[in-house]
Formats: sequence, C-alpha cells, structure tokens
Amino acid sequence: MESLPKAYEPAQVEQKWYQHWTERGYFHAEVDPARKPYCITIPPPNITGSLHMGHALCYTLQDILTRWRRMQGYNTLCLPGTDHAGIATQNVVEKQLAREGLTRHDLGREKFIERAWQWREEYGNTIIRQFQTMGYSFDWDRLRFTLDEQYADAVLEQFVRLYHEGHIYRGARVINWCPRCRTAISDIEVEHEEKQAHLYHLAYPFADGEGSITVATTRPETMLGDTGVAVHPDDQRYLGARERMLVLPLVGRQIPIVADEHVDPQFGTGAVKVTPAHDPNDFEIGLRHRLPQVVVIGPDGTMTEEAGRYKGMDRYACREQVVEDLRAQGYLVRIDDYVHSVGHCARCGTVLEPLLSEQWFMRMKELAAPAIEAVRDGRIRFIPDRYARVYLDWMENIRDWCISRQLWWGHRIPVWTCPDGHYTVTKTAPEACAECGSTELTQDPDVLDTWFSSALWPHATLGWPRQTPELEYFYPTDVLVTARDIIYLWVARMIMTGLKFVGEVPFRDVYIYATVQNWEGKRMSKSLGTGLDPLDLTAQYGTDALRFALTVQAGNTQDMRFDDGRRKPGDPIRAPVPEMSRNFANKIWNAARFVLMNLGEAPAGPLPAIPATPEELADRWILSRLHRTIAVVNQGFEEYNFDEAAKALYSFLWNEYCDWYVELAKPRLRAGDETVRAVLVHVLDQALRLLHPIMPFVTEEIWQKLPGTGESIMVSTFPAADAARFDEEAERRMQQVMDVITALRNARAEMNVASSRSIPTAILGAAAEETEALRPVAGYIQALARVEHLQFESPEAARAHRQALSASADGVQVLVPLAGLVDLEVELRRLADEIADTEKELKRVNGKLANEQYVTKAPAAVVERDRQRQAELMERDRTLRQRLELLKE
RNA sequence: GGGCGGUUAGCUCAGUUGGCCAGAGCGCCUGGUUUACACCCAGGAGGUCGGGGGUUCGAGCCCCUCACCGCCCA
Repeated sequence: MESLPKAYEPAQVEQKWYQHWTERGYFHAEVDPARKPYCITIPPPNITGSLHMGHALCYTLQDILTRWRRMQGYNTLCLPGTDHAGIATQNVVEKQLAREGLTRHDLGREKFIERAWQWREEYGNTIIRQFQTMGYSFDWDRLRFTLDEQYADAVLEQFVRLYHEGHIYRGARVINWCPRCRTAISDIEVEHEEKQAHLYHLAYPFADGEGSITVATTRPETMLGDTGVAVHPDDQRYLGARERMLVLPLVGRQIPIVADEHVDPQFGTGAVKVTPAHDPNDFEIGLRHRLPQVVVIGPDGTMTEEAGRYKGMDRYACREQVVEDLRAQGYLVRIDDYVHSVGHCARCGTVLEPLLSEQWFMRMKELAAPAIEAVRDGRIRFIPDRYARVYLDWMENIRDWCISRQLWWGHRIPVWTCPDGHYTVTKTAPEACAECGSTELTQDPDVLDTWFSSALWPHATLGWPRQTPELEYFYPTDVLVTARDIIYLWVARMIMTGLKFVGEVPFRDVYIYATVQNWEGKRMSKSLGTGLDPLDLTAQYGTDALRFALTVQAGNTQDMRFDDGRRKPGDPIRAPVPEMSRNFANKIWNAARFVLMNLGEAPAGPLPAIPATPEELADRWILSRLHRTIAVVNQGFEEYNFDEAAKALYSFLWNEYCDWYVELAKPRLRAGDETVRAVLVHVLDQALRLLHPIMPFVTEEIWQKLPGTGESIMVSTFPAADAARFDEEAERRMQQVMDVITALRNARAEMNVASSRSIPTAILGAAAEETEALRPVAGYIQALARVEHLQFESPEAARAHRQALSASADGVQVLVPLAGLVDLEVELRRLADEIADTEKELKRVNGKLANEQYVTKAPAAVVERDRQRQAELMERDRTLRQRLELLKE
C-alpha cells in the first residue's frame, strides 16, 4: 500500500479530481424519461464579477444539493450561466476606453458592442473558472449566456408577445435617472441612504399681492419647475386660499393651489410645492390636476433652457445659487437641518435625479396575479417562509416596470418606428411599417433592462421558446437558491414569466441564504475594504474547508458573520471557522490513514460484510450512531438546514468515530478481530459519502483508496437511514461506559497521574445486573482509561473502601485507590465541594417534587425523570458523605 | 413612518412544538513523544440567555414593553 502524507494537502488533489470528474462526464445530464429529474438553473452571475463570499455560499449550497441528489439516483442537472449585466459591463468597457482617451461615442454603437464582446471573451468567464476551483459540479456543456443567440431570441420573443398582448406600452413618466450612466434605472435599483441635509422653507406670494404660502423642500433647485402648490382638501388653513394663484419666485410664473388627498397636512405648513417633471409623487398630483410638466434639469444633471438664467449650471451649483437668490429677494423663510434618504444609483453611486422621460413600461398587475396565487397556494415555497410575506407585500402593491435603458450593451428593443410614429414590433427587422407600409424605419435605440432578460432564465436556458425535451423534462426546476435583495428584482419576475409563458412555476422551492457579513456585522464590500476573497481562503485552508465553513454556518438566519480574523486593514487572515474546517478535513484524513494502515495484506477486494447483529457493543453503537447521522444529514439537506447536516457529520466523525470507536478498535485490531476491520471501513465509507456533497475533494481522495469502492464517490449511492440499525440499548450502555471512562480520566487528572502511566486498580460499584452488562466491556474501560485491573463490587462494598478517590457515572460508582499518591487534603476538599453541589441540586429537585401543582400538572414522564434524578442524587449524597467520613478517620 | 432579523461563554454561533445540571468551535488554563492526527490527545475554568414586566407547576423558547445593532419597504 502506498503511504499517505501525515497531513491532508488539498492543493495536490483538488485539480486532479476535478479534471477526473469532468473527463468522466459526471456533471453532464441528458434527458432520460425513465429517471427522475432534479434540476437547478443557477443564478447567473454578472460577467463583470469575480467570486465573493456571497457567491461562494450561494453556489456551494447549490452544489451540495446537486451532488446529494445525484448520489441519491436522480438524473441531476445543475445548469450554469452568466448574465450580460447591461450597465455594469458597459461601465467597465467605457472605463477601459477612457484609459485610451476614448468615449463610446468615438467608437460608435457597432464598434463599441464589438469591444464589449471582446472584453467578455477575455474577462467574462473569470467567475466561471472560479466556480471550477470551488469544485462545483455544474453541467458545463450547457453553459448559457444571456446574450447567446438562442437566449436573445427568447428575450425578443418575450418582448414581442408581451407587446402584442398589451402588456408593454410607451409612456412619459417620472423615472429614476442616473446622470452619470445616462440611463433610466428601475425603482428597485435605487439605493436609499440616509443623509444629513437641509429643509428649505420658501415663501410663495399670492398673485393678488397679499400674503404668501410657505412650502418646504430638500431640493430648492426644483422650484424652478414648480407648476403648483398642493394642500389637503380638509386642511382648514387653506380653505380660503384655494381659488387664488401664487407667483413662483425667481421665475414669475403664476401657479395654482390645488387640493389633493395625498398631501400630508402634518408635514411642515401642510402645503407642498409640486414639480411634476422631477418627483414621482408630484408627477401623479400633476396628472390629477392637469398641471404642466416643466423639465428644468436635463439628462446630464445640468439645468435646461426652462431654468432661465440658471441654464447650463450643474444641479448642485444651481441649488446654491437659487437659495442665495431667494434669500436676497426675501423668499427664503428659514433653513432647517434635516435627515432624509437620498436615492443613489446601485451601479455607480451617483445621486439619482427623478426625471420626466419617455420610456417603455411593462404593466404588471395582471401578470402578478397568478404569481401571487402560486405562492399563496404553496406551489412555490419560500425557505425561510418569512420571505413569502416580503414577496407577497411587494407583489400586491406592484407598480409598472420601466424596462428600457439608454445603453448599447444588451438586448436592443425590437421596435421600429416610421415617420408617422407607428410602431412595428417584431423579432427581426421588418421591411415596412406594419401600419402604413412605410419603409423608412428606425429601430428604437434603447436596450432592455437586464432583469427583463434574466426574468426568463429557467425556461429560456432549457430551450424556450422551443418546446425542447429539456424544457419538457427538467421544468419546473426544483429549487432556486438566491439572495434576499433580489426577491423583487429577479425571483418575482421569473415566477411571473414562467407562469405566463410556460404555464408552470419555474421552481418549487426558493431558498434565501444569509447575507455574508464581516465579524462586525458589516456588509462585505470591496470599496469598504471589508471584502474577503474566497480564493484566498481556499489557498490557505483548502476548498473543502471553505465549503464546510460556509455550510456549517448556513442555517435560516438572515445574516451570517464570517470572521476572517482581521480587525483592521492589513491584518493577516486567520479565519477560525475555515481553520476548524481544515482541521476537520485533516482529522478525517488521519482517521483514514489509520484505517488503511490496519487493513493488512489484501486491501483490493470488496468491502467486508457487516454482521446484521454484531456482538460487540462498540459495533452496535457506532452503527446505530451512523444511521442516526444518516437520518440527520438527509433531513438537513431535505429541509435546507445545511448547518445541521454539517454539524452532525462533524461530531459523528470526530467525537464518536475518532474519539471512541477508533480508540476502542485499537486493542481489537491487535487481537486480530476481523469484524472491527469491516466496521471501521464500512462506517468510514458511509460517512465519506455523507460528507461528499459538502467536502467533495478530500472525500474522493480517501474513498479512492478504500478497498472495494467504485469509480468515483460522486456517483456512489448516498446512504439511507435504516431504522433497524438504531439501537437504543447499545447507545445507553455505551454512554455509561464513556461516562465511567471519563470519570476515571478525571480521577487521573486529579491525582496528576501522567497519561502514559496506568492506574493499577479501579473499582466499579454497581448493582448485579449492571455489573453483568459491564463485565464484557471491561476491556474498553481498561484500554481507554489505562487501568490494569478492574474490580466489580456491589455498591455497599464499594462504599466501604477507605482511601480512595471517588466519582459516579450513570449509577456506577467509580473508585480509585489512592495508594498514598495523593494529598488527602485535596481529596477532602474536592469531596466537600461535590457534596455541596449535590445538595444544592437535590434541594432544587426536592423543591420541585414537593410542589403539588408541578406533580399534578406536569407530564408524568417529566415528573418520573425528576423522581429518578432525586433518587440518584440521594444515593450520591449518601455515598459521598460516607466517603468523607472514611477519609477523615 | 411600516416591516423583518438579531441581542445566549472573551469571540463566532447552535438551542426544533416550553420540561434532566443551557451546548459547540475558537481562545484561555493544566497535563501529555499512549507509532492515525500537535491541523493532535486528555482534563478544566468560563453564562443573573440585552433590561423590565406578564402567562405558566415550569420560560433562553410564549405575550407585553424598553434599549441597542443590522436590513428591507415607503
């Protein structure tokens, strides 16, 4: 047999196995109606992105589910892909151009798109390569990109059909405009940030010359575009003022006072300025009262013609100037400090400008209705389920979606306009206007919001609009694993389009994983310097360690703090959880080394059979524990409680298999016991399979060395729990043995007996039937507690020993003769402490049992447990007191 | 303003419908060349479960309230 290195070395094995799996085609799935499918279409990461901790968590969990189901025999497809990410990619390419002193306009649309494709060829697959180093078993043969020809066709198909069915319309509305990206963005790409700012109170005089109304605003420059002032209809203060007109300061325009229900009479003076072209609420008010829409801030963030003498000024410079002019002319009432939230572009961070603009919109209400129903009636399940409410709240108040973007990189809107303004909407360029036959057609210059294309991800990647066998077989997919911040942006929209175009939900479960934060509870971000590159961690601890570290922390909380050991920038990484995970991998590695070393001469044959009913307690026990672990792991994966599965495996392998079973196996191996060899290998084999979805590499590396295994652990059968292996009696008895051993080890520590030295004699005082059961396993106790002779006595006889150190374990008295080794004083003090503890506890239990209410109302089993405990404590107390007396003599 | 999550050992977190003495890993202390593993082994210390109130025989868990941290929506 080849000898294994003393420590597991991940770097040497990871690449080897990944290549092996790929070559064997294990990741690839083909339609096979004879088998049950399991399918995940992964959230396509942005091509501009590189792997961060959130990704690592998200895709690791998907790979766990995929590997687990594959081993369970499902025909498993995990379909990967990337997203073209309109704004983000365009920004990156523009930055690249800027370094060459060029703008996209210098290149022109066509050349620019060529450049973008070039960029994507060169850098766009970074994250895909990173996925491969993470060990993900995605079907790379089916890799998709949202701008692939087939995918683009699906996007256009979607647009054309929605348009012709009347779900898409062109309209002028106030949208969120990013003056830096020069494009519209949707409501949900706006990031609100609380800012310390000012509230400016302005006096608008009445046109007929008497008095004024005071309004408040955080954006005084917008007053140049005011076309009215609104008050609440019931506001007594303004009842008489409603027919009067106001004069807009600085501009001189006469504007009306309108009564509108949406005005909050409690805010400020109860009168608000109305700027229909620069505020979404004011836009609505303006529509209701037919107020003119005056655009004073342009797409570049500077003031327009309409702003009069402020024309051409930057919006912020204009703000200062307007305030100064208002002050000079006596219209500035006062300025208050004010905290309010300001919308920023999610992509570039620029303060957004609400702007009246012509855009394409999608009517949502009708499409949302079936998507609401699908979650209400449980066809789609959110895990954790609280997110269903978040989804439903948003869907029930859904607003129309601005889907056009003033970008070049993306799916160009398939709308052609003739000089008469007729729209022709088709997937391919039309010859002539559908309405008037004109051949002078121009295509809409805009592209579609990226989310419009990713909305059809599950069905489009499977072939839609063609009715492919894949779509037929793998759709609906089984689960979507994603972040909570895109529940609206993406999840909701996939549900809507899936139902609309395929007539079926896109996935059955939506698992929302925790947001990864740093140790302080702050969001990880590269700009804040709190980012952590997962690949740094894999380099340091191994890929399996990172995967395990993420999994063991993946419960159904909404945040996950991932401590990387750094307390200030520049600190070295010393991440406790990955380190623990690496240690775990190494522990398994060494357990495997031990097992392999003990396999003897013929390691090549099939796995030795395990007896149906083993005689040895340890065998029955470890098999029972194994099957309970199998049950926990399967249930954990089933219910997306990944942490529970990981913890169960950790404690089973380390604290049960290694700490106890392997130790107990040592003397048996020396004695040539064949059963123990078989059980050692069997349990290791099964545990490796259980762990494989989480830690694919180390499990494969070890498994390949075990005798009688197949061609790869990843296509071996995942264990299923067998209730016949559950053995309560063995577990109880083994626990007792472990307690006795612990008591003896404890005594050794008290007596400062070096662990290399053995105790000559130990006495166990137990009732006859307990003794009977313990005798056969006396060897366990002798071996693990290092005791030469073990003497069984009745409890009475045991109690009578003088000069002995005592402890008790599950009804068994454990005595170690002092043999003059130990300071009597120390033992006396220890006994006194223990008596005090025992009596304190006894008093508590006595109190409980003396309470009539408790005895009558609590369940009988609970009371019975306390009665037993009371008896035990009394017995212990008696024993301890007797011992104390004996020692004192 | 509305909502969600959190507050348990020095740190990061478990704690399933209320029911043995609240657990783990890291860190800390003591002892260890028991030939699988020092990325280890054995033992140990450390908690008024954020504060207050309530329900209950019994509350880390349920209810009310307050405080702080984080997030979402308007």
